Amino acid sequence: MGLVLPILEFEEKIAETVEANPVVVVIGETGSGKSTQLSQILHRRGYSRKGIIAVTQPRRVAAVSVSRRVAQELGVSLGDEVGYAIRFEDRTSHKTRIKYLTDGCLLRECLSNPELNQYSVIILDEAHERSLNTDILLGLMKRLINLRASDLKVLITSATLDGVKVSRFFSGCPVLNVPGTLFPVEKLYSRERPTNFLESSLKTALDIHLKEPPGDVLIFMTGKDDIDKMVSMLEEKIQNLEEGSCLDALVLPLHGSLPPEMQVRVFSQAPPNCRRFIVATNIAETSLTVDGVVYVIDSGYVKQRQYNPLTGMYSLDVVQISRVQAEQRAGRAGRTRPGKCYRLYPSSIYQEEFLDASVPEIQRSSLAATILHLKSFNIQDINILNFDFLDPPSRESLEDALRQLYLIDAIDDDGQITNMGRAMSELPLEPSLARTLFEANELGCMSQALTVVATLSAEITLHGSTTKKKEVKRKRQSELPDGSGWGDHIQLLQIYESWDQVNYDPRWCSDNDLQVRSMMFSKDIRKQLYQIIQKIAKGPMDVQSGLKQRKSDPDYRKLRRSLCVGYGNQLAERMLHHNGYHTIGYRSQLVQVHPSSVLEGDDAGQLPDYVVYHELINTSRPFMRNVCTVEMAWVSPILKKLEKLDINRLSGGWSSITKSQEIALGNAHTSKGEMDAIKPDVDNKIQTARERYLARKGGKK
DNA sequence: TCGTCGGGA
Repeated sequence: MGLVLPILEFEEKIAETVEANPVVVVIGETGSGKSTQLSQILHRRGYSRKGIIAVTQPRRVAAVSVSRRVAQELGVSLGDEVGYAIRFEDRTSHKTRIKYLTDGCLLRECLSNPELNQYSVIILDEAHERSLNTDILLGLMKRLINLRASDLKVLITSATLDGVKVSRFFSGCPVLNVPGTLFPVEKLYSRERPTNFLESSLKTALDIHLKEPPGDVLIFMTGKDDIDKMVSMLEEKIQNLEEGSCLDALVLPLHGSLPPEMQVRVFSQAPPNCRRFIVATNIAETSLTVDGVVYVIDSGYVKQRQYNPLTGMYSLDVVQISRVQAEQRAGRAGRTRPGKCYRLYPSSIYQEEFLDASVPEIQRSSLAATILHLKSFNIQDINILNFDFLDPPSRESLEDALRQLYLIDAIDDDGQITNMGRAMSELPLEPSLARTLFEANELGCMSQALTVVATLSAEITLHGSTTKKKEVKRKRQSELPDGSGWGDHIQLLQIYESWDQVNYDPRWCSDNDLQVRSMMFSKDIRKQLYQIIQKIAKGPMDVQSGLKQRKSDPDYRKLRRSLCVGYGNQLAERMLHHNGYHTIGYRSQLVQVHPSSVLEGDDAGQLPDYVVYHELINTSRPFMRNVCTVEMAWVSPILKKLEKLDINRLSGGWSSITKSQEIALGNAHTSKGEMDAIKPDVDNKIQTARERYLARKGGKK
């Protein structure tokens, strides 16, 4: 390759800095070559002689493609000196000196070897994306560099706006800047907030088409619905344009739930004399790179999932993007030549309202799995409430996680990890699903439980209503099983069993409106879980009996009982005179069964007294999604445990908390004011952005 | 009567 990557001009400087410091932050702009070159530079300097050089990536495809590229540049076969490891696939060997892996994979490796002794260098790439896994790794690295001060080097790559913060986290470690190869992108702001950004986007797109020279247009939307609307509006407007007055046009949607063959359409070149409009979610921000884009239209919004630890509920909100995100979007216009980014908001809003970086995932997620993972390291110097996060989660969130783990026996009254908890942490599953599996092992319904857990984990979605009530329009829907009235978990089991009966025929999936991709994924997960559990289960397991429904258990009693134990932290009780429920737990919530559920009432239409739910989601109202009927007798022991729960004991005393943790918890006297001032402000910002969006959407109708 | 952005083990 004739092109000299910018980063190679800095090779000497990088090598010197790494030699003199345990941690180095590298700010590498797009096209700097950081992902492929940093590892090779350190390899050349001999760091791979003492151990393996690990490079983490937030996404599987990136780990595979970047390692392939590096192997090619070094002239070796992939899997020899250069390899990769992702879930379901390990292409490394005893020869491997440079290893690319997903951050989730490296985190798994920490379970068996918390000090990661096989590695001499760990490079956390794309740390500015602040994925949950990257954030945990950042905390672990801070601890590791003290433990392995003499033989470990850590490099962290980040974005311009976040580099100083990461450096401060690592006691002011050096920050190196490596320029990228992006072309300049002119940013054009709107004079005022759009009253309707769908129409503003449409108008801007047409303006570009009529007035600007050739080049594809990338339009960022918040979701599938908006994308579909935008695509049809744009197609209609373009059809009405006078023939020959401008270029031809091709409008392509792009989002995650699109089947793969539709997604790859954006990678083929535009036909001659034709401009492409790609209408995309934030999948086009980082995950997929579309070549040929010269114009970007940025509404300034993104859809984000957040978890509220006080209610245990998720919501999917439209929120304002951060400045880091806005820059990332704009950068998509400058990959092949100078471009333009049309921001549908005034620059004052960008300057004054946008956050520097998005609220990190660790502050938007349920932390039960994370806390269990950290507790399983069983290292004396890790007190979980002491754990040093770059952005610490709230006290409420940590307490919520502890309560959940306690109710499903993963930790004891004093917050210590139990043998059960240790076993659970071995499984790549949410804690409740892991707990379900171990209970199923005891009760003898492991095969069924594996299926339920795998299908839930793969997030199989049944689109279209599968309720058999009323006249069903498409008759093939009636062929899908309905859970026999017990609920959605049982339905998932039955669906998978039906698929098994036709030898996993992909056509069966598409005939029944099931995504082939996610069904295959659940099959892979099931197999992997089986292998792991076979290693750790002590007694004999009930998995040999295959997938056939067990005639001895026609009411799925064992399976439902296992689910009740596993979901001990996700129980609900029906109210006396109607079909509403209240959740059982720390703070009870009024909720309803999601209308898409197949759960059935009795002859009088009365729903079951007790159910477990997979998830609480607050959309138009608070709903339980994926519910399963359970019995009061199974619920009672959990209620007793709930009475006994003492959060002060679970959190093991707060006396030794660190300064930064105190600030996060908001109970440090000196910092309380500061905390109160900062955190609610962030929350308000999200709320106002969401409200504005909703008001605007509603106003349009 | 409901509709789901994007990643990952």
